[in-house]
Amino acid sequence: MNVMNASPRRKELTRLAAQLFVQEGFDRTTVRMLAQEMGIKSGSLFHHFKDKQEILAAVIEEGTQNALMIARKALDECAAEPEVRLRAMARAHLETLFTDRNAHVVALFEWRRLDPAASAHLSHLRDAYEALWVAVIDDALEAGLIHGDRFLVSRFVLGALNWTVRWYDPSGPRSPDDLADELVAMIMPTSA
Amino acid sequence: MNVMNASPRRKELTRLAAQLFVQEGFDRTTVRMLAQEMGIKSGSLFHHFKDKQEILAAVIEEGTQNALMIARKALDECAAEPEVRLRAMARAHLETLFTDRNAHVVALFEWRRLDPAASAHLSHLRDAYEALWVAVIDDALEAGLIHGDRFLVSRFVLGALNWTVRWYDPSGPRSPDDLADELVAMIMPTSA
DNA sequence: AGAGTAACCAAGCAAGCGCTAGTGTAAATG
DNA sequence: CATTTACACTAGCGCTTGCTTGGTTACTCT
Repeated sequence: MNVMNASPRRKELTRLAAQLFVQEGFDRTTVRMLAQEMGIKSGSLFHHFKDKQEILAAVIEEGTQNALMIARKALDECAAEPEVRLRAMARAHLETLFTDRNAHVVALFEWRRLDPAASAHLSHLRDAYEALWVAVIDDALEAGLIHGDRFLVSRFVLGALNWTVRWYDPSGPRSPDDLADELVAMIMPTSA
Repeated sequence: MNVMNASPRRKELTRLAAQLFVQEGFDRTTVRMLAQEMGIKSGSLFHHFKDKQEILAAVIEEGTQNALMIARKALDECAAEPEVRLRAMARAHLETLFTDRNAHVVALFEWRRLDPAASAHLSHLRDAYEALWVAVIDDALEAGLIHGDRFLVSRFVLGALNWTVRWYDPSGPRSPDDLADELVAMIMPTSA
């Protein structure tokens, strides 16, 4: 059963599961499909994960942990000016969104399939991440860089960024950093 | 079988289906659940719809048709200034998003469950709606109201608006019109 | 060499799935 | 009056689902 460990094998299986969940959706992905993709039989799957739910939780946890780490690192490494920090945060968001794309698409669109216990646990991680955003937005507001309600601005910005997974093609001419910079420019009158 | 008619009975059933699809997700909603919610037995369902897929298509078609009608009416009724039109479009978007909430949530998050034929047909409707947006954004850009790439701006704005279904509470203090105005203000430096 | 353990497999169960076939009935239509 | 149409029912087929069981292999550690 292997409760909640982080063996390298399990990590690899989680990565494959994320890919399938994105391709087919969580509900349409059967344990037999997962097993085949992993090169094992469906019964063997339950040696690594207690049940299908736990696979979903593992995928989302992995992605959210990574997002949190990358954002913290980005903020640590950049200057103190609110404008720089805002741009850094937007860049970090898109960076993690597209290097860890599968996990994040699952987190964004399959969250509701989590059972209440897993959802509660993972909500804390998610809240920690959003708190970083709100702090950066607050500083930008206070510095007069942007205007509006702190709550609304952060929701709008996060919405615009998250929605990119629906249309952005990383193989196109624009880099994720370009996208982040354009969004920040769009909401920042002074940089026009 | 009742191919593709629009009887009042079928319209009501479509409305109920939309609600269930939002609550449970399309895949988790069984034909037996749908039938029970409609007060009939599961076998009777297939008198109104050819199969489960057709119910999904009916829900999405209904919502998208409404959105298109409301947006066209809003643009017809308002002045010609780009700023007014931009605000009107944003307001119309949120109005339809929350009066017809169930259908739109399904359209946004269950689109991929459509079979290719239905998807192709409904894509045309959706493209017609997005064309309205791009035209309005183009005018606003040309008038110097906003700045940036036309493609990116419309994607960001639509993303921010669509994402509201994830956090906005219509019973709260803010009206959808407030939301629309705040978003437009956020991206329009001159109105600060 | 022997013990322990992680990883796997074949087989299958109980439940639930979308959907079909065939029938009954009341209202509209010729 | 006879027929059609719309809507609902019962019963169940054929299949897939998540998950369990009981056992085997391969590797590591003492």
